[in-house]
Formats: sequence, structure tokens, C-alpha cells
Amino acid sequence: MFDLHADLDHKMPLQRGDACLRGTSACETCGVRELSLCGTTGGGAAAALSTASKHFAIGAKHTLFEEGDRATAVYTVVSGSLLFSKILQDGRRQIIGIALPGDFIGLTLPESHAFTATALDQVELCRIDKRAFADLLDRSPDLMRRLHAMSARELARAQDHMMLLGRLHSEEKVASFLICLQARWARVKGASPRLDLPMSRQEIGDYLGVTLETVSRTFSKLVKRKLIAIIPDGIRIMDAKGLADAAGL
Amino acid sequence: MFDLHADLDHKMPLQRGDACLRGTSACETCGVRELSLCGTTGGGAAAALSTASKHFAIGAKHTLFEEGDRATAVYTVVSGSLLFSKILQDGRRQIIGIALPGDFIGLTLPESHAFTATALDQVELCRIDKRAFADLLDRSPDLMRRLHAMSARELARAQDHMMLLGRLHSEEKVASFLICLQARWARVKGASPRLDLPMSRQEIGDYLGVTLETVSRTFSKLVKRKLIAIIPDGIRIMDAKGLADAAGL
DNA sequence: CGTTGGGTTGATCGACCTCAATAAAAGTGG
DNA sequence: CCACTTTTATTGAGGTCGATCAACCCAACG
Repeated sequence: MFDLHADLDHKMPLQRGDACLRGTSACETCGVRELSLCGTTGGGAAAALSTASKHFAIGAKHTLFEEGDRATAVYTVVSGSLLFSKILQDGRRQIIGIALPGDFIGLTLPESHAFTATALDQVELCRIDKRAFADLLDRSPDLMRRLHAMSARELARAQDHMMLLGRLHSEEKVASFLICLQARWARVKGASPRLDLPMSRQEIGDYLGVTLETVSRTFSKLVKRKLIAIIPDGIRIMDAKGLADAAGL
Repeated sequence: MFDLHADLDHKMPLQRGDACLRGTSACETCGVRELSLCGTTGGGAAAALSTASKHFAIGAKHTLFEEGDRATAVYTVVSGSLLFSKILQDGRRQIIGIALPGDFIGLTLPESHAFTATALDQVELCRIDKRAFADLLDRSPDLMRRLHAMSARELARAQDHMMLLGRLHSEEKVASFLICLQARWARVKGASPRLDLPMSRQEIGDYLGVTLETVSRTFSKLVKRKLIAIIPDGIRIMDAKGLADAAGL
């Protein structure tokens, strides 16, 4: 079982059932195709992507790769979600991004990874060898264009996140976080007032640049004001308008 | 004089002598060519870039464009530097990037600008119409690759900046800022312990997510510890090692 | 059922913000 | 070139938001 993914750059040992290579994937039937890089790509690139890619899965808490690891592949998230994080020597951590289904991992085609990617839950991924992908890019300007469009979106998100980290108060941070994440899930699942949060208070805090206690207190405050309700493994947005106000929008 | 740049999207009225279109630029003699997107591009793309681009300049404090403006062009910084900033309704501002000579403005080819670009000093720019640039991109995979490489670099910088904003203390922020900026200028000018800072304490604070008073106090602290010296319009790094320690590296 | 890992809540502390006064520098006009 | 204003930087005093430290609760799990 372990031998099967010897070529993957996971850091944590995989447990039984946690990961499985399914051989060449069927892009035609892929649920995130329209959301992802593959999109409506026609022509040779679609077929080439299909043959070059392999579906597999990793379990919650497992890392797909760690900061500093040599990058050997790029990925598309098929289902589940991941965190991207950087840590300082003394343990301070900043979560710099969240990947949802359809998102591409490896936008910058780095030599070595600039951050750690950790699965939040059971995550299905579509893996493409970096070299093979680079070759594909060279042969498909259309694919390159799409890759760049995704990078552009990611850069815009990073810029918004900088504003959040640098200039918002904790309540605005939390409210913005919930609204943004809901909006992103809406693109995948369709809109819903219910928002799954498969992450700990600590992880939310590390995403927002505050402590877990502050996250917890802020959640309580928002609950008391009936803007949200806390439900198992997530929250429900009770007053979207009020929450937007709290976010300062 | 004003009529000459009617097609530019500056927001502040230009004063006499502040800007001038020089007609088609000479890429062959451009000082930042190797640093910039144009790079060592051979073939048709180089010539096409040369004919499509126009040199001009804007003065300190003037905006090249503002957040929300329709984006009609992309630019390469030839000399001088600019700030990219976003503001909230109540005036809180976050500076999300600094552009130095060789940097490309418009990486994401946005419909409308996601941030304001403000000249820090006299800035020479090379302008290319966005549509013309998009056409060029379509015809030159090499140019597209370069553009993507620059986006990747910018994204990596944004991620480092998120770590700084979210997790560093004010002293670490200031020290990191000085070290990073020095390193970036070194690529342009060559290494020097002397660092020009044509920006106010307020602007530095808005870049670091602290107040101008905190910037001023931190500078004073670093001076007292003989890590830096404050000189007219800049600082001098007196103890690079000590400063790196202060940055937490 | 004890243990363990999250989550919540309270009490205290401190880093940074805010407000304010002063100082220094940069314009401005005579 | 020098008064005068305006802007920017520095420094101090005091306040506050979020961090830290700590207690407690609860659900999951061996």
C-alpha cells in the first residue's frame, strides 16, 4: 500500500485507506472540471492533461508537501480543502491561503515549496508531474492563459488578505473570513447560509493573525448578536447583512 | 501639454514638466531591460514590444491609476518607485506592494484596478496598451512565460508580506522591511548599506500594518542600538547582522 | 471512566494605538 | 535671504484591544 505513493511528497505516513491512486483519471467525468484549470479546454491539451494526471486522496491533517520541499508535481483539488501555511522558527504560524475544490496548487511552479499544504479533511487531488505539466504549458498557450488567470485571482486574494491582516480589527477579520469563505464555497456547491468549517480555532486564528481565544470570543460575540449560529463542524449565517456590517463592508 | 497624456489614467492633474511622452521608446537602450518583462526577449516580440510601448514620466505623489479605475494599459517601471495601496471607507489604508525599476504593473491584466498606484518620486514608466499587450501575449508564449514568472515572484512576495503583517512584532516588521527593500534595490543598483526611503513614516506604517508613531519609535530604537543610522531621505544599515537578528531571521 | 484535545470564558498584562506637545524640515512669499 | 506657514518627525502619557495565562467544560476514545 505504501509503495504505491512513493513518488508523492507527503510528509506524514499515510494510514490505511487514507490515500489511493486510481490510475489515470477520467477528466470527462471530473466534478470540478469547470471550476479548475482544466476547464473547458478543448484540443490536445485536454487529452494530454487527462493522461498525465492521476487521482488520489489524502486524509485530514496530512501534509501534501512542506515548506522547503522540492516541488515535483502540481495538483488540482477535486474535493475537500487544504491550508497553506508558513512558520517561523519559534513556532508562530501564518496561514496564507485556503484551497477549495477546483483550486490549483503549484501556481508559481516553484523549485521548492514556499509553504506547507495541509489537508483539512479527506482531500481528493489530481496530480500532474511538474515537468510533464511544464511541457504541456509550452505546447498549450490556452492552458498557460488559464494558469495565469488563476494566478491573477490568487494574487488578488492575497492582496485582500494583506488588507485584512494589516488593517482590520479582530471582529472585522472574523466576519470577513466567514463571508469570503462562504462566497468561495458558493462557487463550488452553490450558495448556502450553512458554512462548513473543518478547521480548529487555532487554524482560523493563524489565518486571521489573531489567537484562538480571540477567534472564540469573537464567535461568541457574533452569536450573541444573532449574526451567526455555531453548528457542529461549522457555522450558519443568520444575518448576512449584519455580518457584512460587522466586516466593515 | 496636458493633451499629450489624455489617454493616460492619471488622477492628479499633472504639473508642467511632470510628465512627458517621448514617443516610441528605444527598448535596446532601456536601462531596466534585463530586470524587466522585456528581458532578453528575442524574435518578433522584442520588436513588437518596442513599437507598442511609450516612455513617459510622472511626478512624486501623483497616481498612475486608482483603485476601481478601468485598466487600459500595463506598465514597466523604468526608474523611480511606486506604492500600491488599498483603502477602506473610513480611511484606513494598507500598502500592499512597492514597485521598483524593472517591475511590471498590471500582472493580473485586470478589468479594473484592484489598488491605487502612487509615485513615490519622479517615476519613468513604459506604457503599453492593454489590448495590444494581450495580443502580444497571445502571439508570444515566451512573453507569457515571463509574465507568469513575474506574477509568481509577486505572489511569493505577497505571501511573505502576509506573514509579516499577521505574525511579526513591530520591530521585526521594520527590520524585515529595511532588509527586504535593500535586497530588492540591490538587484537594480547593486548592493549598498545606504537605503533611500522616499516615503513618509505614515506610508511605511501603512505598508507594515502599524502607525507612523510606531515606525518612528522603532527607527529610534534601532538607531540607539546602532543597527541603522537615519540620513536625509533614507537610512544607512550599520549592522546588517544585528538588523537581521532584529528581523527574527 | 480516566484521558486527551478542543472550545469557552475570565483575569491580567502588555504591545501598540491614540492623543498631544514639541521639534525639525520643507515650502512660500516678500 | 529671511520670516512665516505647513508638513513631517519625534517623543511622551495614557488608554485599549488583543495576547497571555489559567480554569473549566465537553465530547471523543481507548
